[in-house]
Amino acid sequence: MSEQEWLKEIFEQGKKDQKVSEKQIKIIEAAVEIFSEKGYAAASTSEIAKKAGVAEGTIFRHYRTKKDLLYSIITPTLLKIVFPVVAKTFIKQVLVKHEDLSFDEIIRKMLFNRYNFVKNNTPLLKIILQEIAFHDEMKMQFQEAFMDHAYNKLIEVVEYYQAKGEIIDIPTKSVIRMVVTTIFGFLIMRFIIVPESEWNDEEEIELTIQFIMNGLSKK
Amino acid sequence: MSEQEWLKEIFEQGKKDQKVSEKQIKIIEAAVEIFSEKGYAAASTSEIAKKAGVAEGTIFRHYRTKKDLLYSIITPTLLKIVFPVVAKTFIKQVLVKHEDLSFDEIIRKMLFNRYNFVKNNTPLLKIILQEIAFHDEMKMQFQEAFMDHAYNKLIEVVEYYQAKGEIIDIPTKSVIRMVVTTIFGFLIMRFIIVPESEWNDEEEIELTIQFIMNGLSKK
Amino acid sequence: MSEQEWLKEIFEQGKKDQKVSEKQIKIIEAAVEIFSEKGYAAASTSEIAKKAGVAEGTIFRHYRTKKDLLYSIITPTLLKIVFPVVAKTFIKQVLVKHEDLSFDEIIRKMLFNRYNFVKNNTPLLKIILQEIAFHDEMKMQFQEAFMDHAYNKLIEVVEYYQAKGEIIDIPTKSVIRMVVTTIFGFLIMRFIIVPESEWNDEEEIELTIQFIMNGLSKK
Amino acid sequence: MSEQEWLKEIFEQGKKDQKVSEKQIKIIEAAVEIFSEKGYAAASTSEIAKKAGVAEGTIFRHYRTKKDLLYSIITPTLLKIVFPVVAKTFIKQVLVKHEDLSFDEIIRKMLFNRYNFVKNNTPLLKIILQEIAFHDEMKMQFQEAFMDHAYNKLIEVVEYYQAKGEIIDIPTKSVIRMVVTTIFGFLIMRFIIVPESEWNDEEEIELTIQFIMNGLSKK
DNA sequence: AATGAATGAGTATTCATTCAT
DNA sequence: CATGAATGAATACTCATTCAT
Repeated sequence: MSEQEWLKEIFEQGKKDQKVSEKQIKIIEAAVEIFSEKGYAAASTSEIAKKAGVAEGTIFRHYRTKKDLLYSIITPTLLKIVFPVVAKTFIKQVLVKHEDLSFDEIIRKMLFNRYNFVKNNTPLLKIILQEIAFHDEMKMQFQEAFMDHAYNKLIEVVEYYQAKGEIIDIPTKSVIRMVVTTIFGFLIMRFIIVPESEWNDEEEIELTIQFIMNGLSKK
Repeated sequence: MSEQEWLKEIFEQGKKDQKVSEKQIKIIEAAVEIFSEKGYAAASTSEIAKKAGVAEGTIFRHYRTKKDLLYSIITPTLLKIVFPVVAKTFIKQVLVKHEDLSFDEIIRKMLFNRYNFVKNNTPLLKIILQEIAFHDEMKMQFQEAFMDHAYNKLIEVVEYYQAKGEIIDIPTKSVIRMVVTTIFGFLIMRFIIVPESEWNDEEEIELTIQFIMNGLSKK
Repeated sequence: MSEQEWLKEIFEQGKKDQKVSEKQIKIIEAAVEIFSEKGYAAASTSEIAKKAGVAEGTIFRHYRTKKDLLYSIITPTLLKIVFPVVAKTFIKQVLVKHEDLSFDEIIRKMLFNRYNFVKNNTPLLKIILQEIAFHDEMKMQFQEAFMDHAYNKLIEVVEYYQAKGEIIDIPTKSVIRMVVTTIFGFLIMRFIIVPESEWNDEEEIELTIQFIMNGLSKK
Repeated sequence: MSEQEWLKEIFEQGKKDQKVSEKQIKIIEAAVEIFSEKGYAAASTSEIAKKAGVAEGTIFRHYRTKKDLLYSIITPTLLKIVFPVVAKTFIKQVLVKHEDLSFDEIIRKMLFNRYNFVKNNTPLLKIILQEIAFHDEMKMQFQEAFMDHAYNKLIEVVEYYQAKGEIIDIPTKSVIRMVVTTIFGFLIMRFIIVPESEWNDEEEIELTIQFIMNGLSKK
């Protein structure tokens, strides 16, 4: 799937009748690139227009304001960061169907899933990481998404494994904090802070899983 | 030590003859506050001047450009983030004097030290975290500082404990990555991402140390 | 006669073969409303299009420019302001047929006639009053219309009554100025400046006639 | 008194400590000229700046918005239109001191006073006449000023002369309407609508007074 | 040293108009 | 005929920076 098709898919979500035109894609591609390079505030609509190969007015035909453009880029992504569609699958596997996934299999699945997501969406992620600090509405959208779609389910999962005795009996939310910061700490280092360094991804992933498992398993 | 004196100390470093005037302190205080609230690009010098209680022109008498003002705030902090002055102390204790500090005592010291640092410098840290992504010069300054003052020493320390058999035999830099992301992951969550939530700091610190130790210790 | 039909009649004048379509009427209705509310310069064609329920481009299919749209609205009205069709009738009655209309009957007829005209065309009048100051072409059209169709005839009429001794012997054009400003002064107050106040129209009209008659009659 | 000094005097009113700078005067002069020529909406700040010989930014240093500039021009004039300072004088003469001014002397004074005012402030008046229709706040300011400073006093005066039997016994406010429209009708014709025509001002003023007096006096 | 008026390039946004469908 | 996406020039306004006082 080409990058164009990929972006198209993401941004057409939820407005399936409203076609996203060729030019709109170009605008979004340009905006993503420039926003992630210089930040929202320092990006100028004229530069975006030039890079997208459209007239400046064209941007405002599709997005009422510069902020609208930002949100149209970010909103559909916010949900996706928070937790994978796949999540549903293994939530079911674990909690409903009681299939015997061990905790490290869960961690491995999550890590791989997020690894791929971050790898494919690095610029979008950079934008969110940068801008979430300055746009309260965005922060709230994110928190809501996290609470509704991830946090509660993570708690169930962790408690399940704590009950089974696979992981240590410390406050559930501390467990979650540690898992989440370790995973995203790795991914942010890997793709955002020092992407230019050489990474042996397979090894680092395995080490990260091991680190989490040792950190949390009983004895 | 009042906050004014604290800032004075930080920003006088390295230019001990150049007095930092009352007004300059006011400007820096205002700049730190506004930069951390809205980001460098979205902050206006006129707003900073107003908050500092000086005329617009006065800022430019002390700092040639807006960017100079940013760097004058950030540069002296960059070093301090990277690693504690204290480091020298325990590097000596560990590597030179061969005092018998265990690895978890090291981790505990580091964590407490960084905890206090981040707690006392949250706004400065926020600025750096935000702006480092957009200013290459700043990124390089940081990397240099990290390499020169922290990384090599951390390697020595980690290798020392790996040799002693206290921690597992995985690539040294992976150990460092995991320690660093876990510690800063905690601190960033604690002070920047969800500072408004209630934190039982003592407990979380202990859990974090435990997590790192379990994650890295042999067996 | 519905308002639609009324507008249709006005704007079809002079181009009897060119049908005025349903959409064109809608456009004109919308334009009249918006021009009179916010003025020509502050009205946007896109707002007019939206209110008319047509596409933005449709306006420009019928009117080459925004200014064309303005003139197409105003030109047919300019003549009608200046003097009533009815005028021909009483010019004939007075000057040609020498029927014995007294001067106050003339004034009364004019006043009633203009009263009805202004009442039925307030928004159009507002537009003209506003825009005539800024569009020289329009001003000239108006002056020409006034000179050709009203002024000369008014002079004849006034001189006729001066000769008959019904009105005082001051410069004819001063008489005209006073009659005209008194009548339009009343109508503009009544319909444009303070239309929201309660008006006893019959009484005010009679008083106005009386005022003019006393002001101009001999002794 | 040069025009510069005249404008200075008007616009410094009420903020006597705040000096009005040379540049500010230039800006106001340019704004008055351009607003009156093309109307507020069609006037561009860049054109005003160019005509004033200042940078565009300079306008906004003195007036936060274009609308502020408009109001700073208009507000001090609104009061002055409504009624002359002199008014106080003859109100006293007539109502308090019972000096024996006849009604036509009152009318003559008013007319001369307003004649001079309009003559000296034609462009400002044009602006107000044009813009009052589109800016509700301005309309309200004007109505308030009129009600507070003119209307009630005019009623007293007119009732005084009606009681004395000098003018006819029709509703007081109709008298006022007729006087006001006749006077301003004349002045607007004279200075705004056809200023280019040759006017014998003395004669027209006398005729206008005569017209009003005949129109209103008993028999 | 400090001020703050002045600058002018730059910003997001609007709008009349064009044109391919 | 009608549409509405696209244009690009123009708009009000902001801002870092300069400089005379």
